[in-house]
Amino acid sequence: MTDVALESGRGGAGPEVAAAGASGAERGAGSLYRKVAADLREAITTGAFGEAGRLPAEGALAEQYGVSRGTVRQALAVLRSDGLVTSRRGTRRVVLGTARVQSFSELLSFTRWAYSMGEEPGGILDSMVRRPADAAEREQLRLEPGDEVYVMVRLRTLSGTPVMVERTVYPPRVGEIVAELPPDVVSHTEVLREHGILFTDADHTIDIVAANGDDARLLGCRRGGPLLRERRRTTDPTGTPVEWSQDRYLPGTVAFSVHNSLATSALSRHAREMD
Amino acid sequence: MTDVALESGRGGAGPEVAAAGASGAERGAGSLYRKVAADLREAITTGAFGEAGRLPAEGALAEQYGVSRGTVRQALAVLRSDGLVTSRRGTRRVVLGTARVQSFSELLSFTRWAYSMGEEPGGILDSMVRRPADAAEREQLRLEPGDEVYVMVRLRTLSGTPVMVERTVYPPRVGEIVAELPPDVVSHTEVLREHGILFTDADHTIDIVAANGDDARLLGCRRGGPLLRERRRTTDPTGTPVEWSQDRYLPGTVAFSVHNSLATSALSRHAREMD
DNA sequence: AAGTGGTCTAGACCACAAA
DNA sequence: TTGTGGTCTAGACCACTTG
Repeated sequence: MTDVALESGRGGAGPEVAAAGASGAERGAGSLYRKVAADLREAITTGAFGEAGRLPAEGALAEQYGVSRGTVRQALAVLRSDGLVTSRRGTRRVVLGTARVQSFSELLSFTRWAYSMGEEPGGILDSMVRRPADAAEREQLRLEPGDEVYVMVRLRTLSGTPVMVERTVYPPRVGEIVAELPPDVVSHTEVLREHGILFTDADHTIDIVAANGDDARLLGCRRGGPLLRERRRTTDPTGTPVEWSQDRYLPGTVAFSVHNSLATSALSRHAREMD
Repeated sequence: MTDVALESGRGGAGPEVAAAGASGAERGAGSLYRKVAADLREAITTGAFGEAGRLPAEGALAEQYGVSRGTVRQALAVLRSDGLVTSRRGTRRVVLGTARVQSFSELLSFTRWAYSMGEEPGGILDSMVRRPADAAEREQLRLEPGDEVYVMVRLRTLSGTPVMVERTVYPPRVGEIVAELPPDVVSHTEVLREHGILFTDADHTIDIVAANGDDARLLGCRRGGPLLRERRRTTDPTGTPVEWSQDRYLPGTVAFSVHNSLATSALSRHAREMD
């Protein structure tokens, strides 16, 4: 944890963004409370407060960072929603865990998720077609009758091993971009972000489904065998749907993890381990 | 939506709790922002703002309820985390959906979940034993070597149909209470709450598992057949584990649903439908 | 009794969207 | 240009926990 106050400061959200971190992104992009949150997160995962230790009081943190208590509370709310710390009236906050998934982007991007585990992501395009949207697709993507969609099917691999079949339906605006991509582009999410298409909200549904012929062929499993299915509808900041996707994982390759509390919750996807 | 300002008000959190609602609980228990949130939630689900309509500005709501803008924002943050409304700089908030799971308690209680769907929950006790905790259980429940646990296995039914096998490990403090219960008590969660044992935080992990002999016998499925597994560790406000549970659902009976955004997310469990 | 987080207020400036 | 949500401040009182 930096021992001194953060640079800049001062009322309002100054434009002095300060992209401190060298490599990746984040690092409290923009707002003050994000910077404080990023700094505290690092301090916690570094073990600066101990495994099940206590955080300094809100007031102390406020003074330390040279910000108001409100800003500190905003930062702590982020950490709380990630399941990193508790919060209870009358007592200092307690460190719950020193390691946990945090980056929201990992949730929506297979590629990022793979990298975060130290695996090499791969994508083998099976098909990409443009056709009229059916009723369900119109419903999910809020399209009008007659509108078309782009449907893409890809086999996803982790370090060369087949893991998941991805079947994604894009509205025209997004699909046009994806269809132009070379087949060897692994992360569509990254490309779309560069085109100004943002992923900010998602609804996920997780259940079991039987493998169909395509699934069996691509994944090399038995037809009718069980797969873990995640269906996901992603929207941009406007609330406009940008993707309606169905991912089917081989059993044993993935588990979905959720932390929730009375106030907040955070979802993460991680490789199977625990038991 | 109530047209007038809420009663009481005034700085600080007055003790005038006002348990407005007649039957259930909630109804903005305690704090002002919860009351505002509860009121707005009702207005939204009633359709007062239209299906994909817009909410009044924060300032307008503040004046309408006679509270500060900060309090209104706190209330709106709750609705946002439930996926009811969007939030984007520069524009009024948009209503995302008029119906969605909201009650946190439904997540942790099979019984409540069943009722919310209009089904009759059932529980058939298979076994309840007390024995020394193994290493994994000690880890999950933060017990010391030599400590004992209570292990309960129950078949859960919806309107008489077998749906799920529940295998729950309790620490002594909690297990002693559960072990005393008559075998026909359906909702252990409710009973524990009356004993002052609160469920406030939970970590969930969802994956696929093969049915073992017990699962097959209780659920009437094929041994080795696929089951949707949810593992869950629940803690009280202190961060102390109160339950370590493993639920195994028959395929097709349940799906897990998550809404998340850059800021917050909410988990819900619901019967299979959609698609 | 002292310390800590929970809640609330009043006012301010900024970034972004839409007219 | 105007309105809206995002962020920040400074101060206040309260409820709960702990010594």
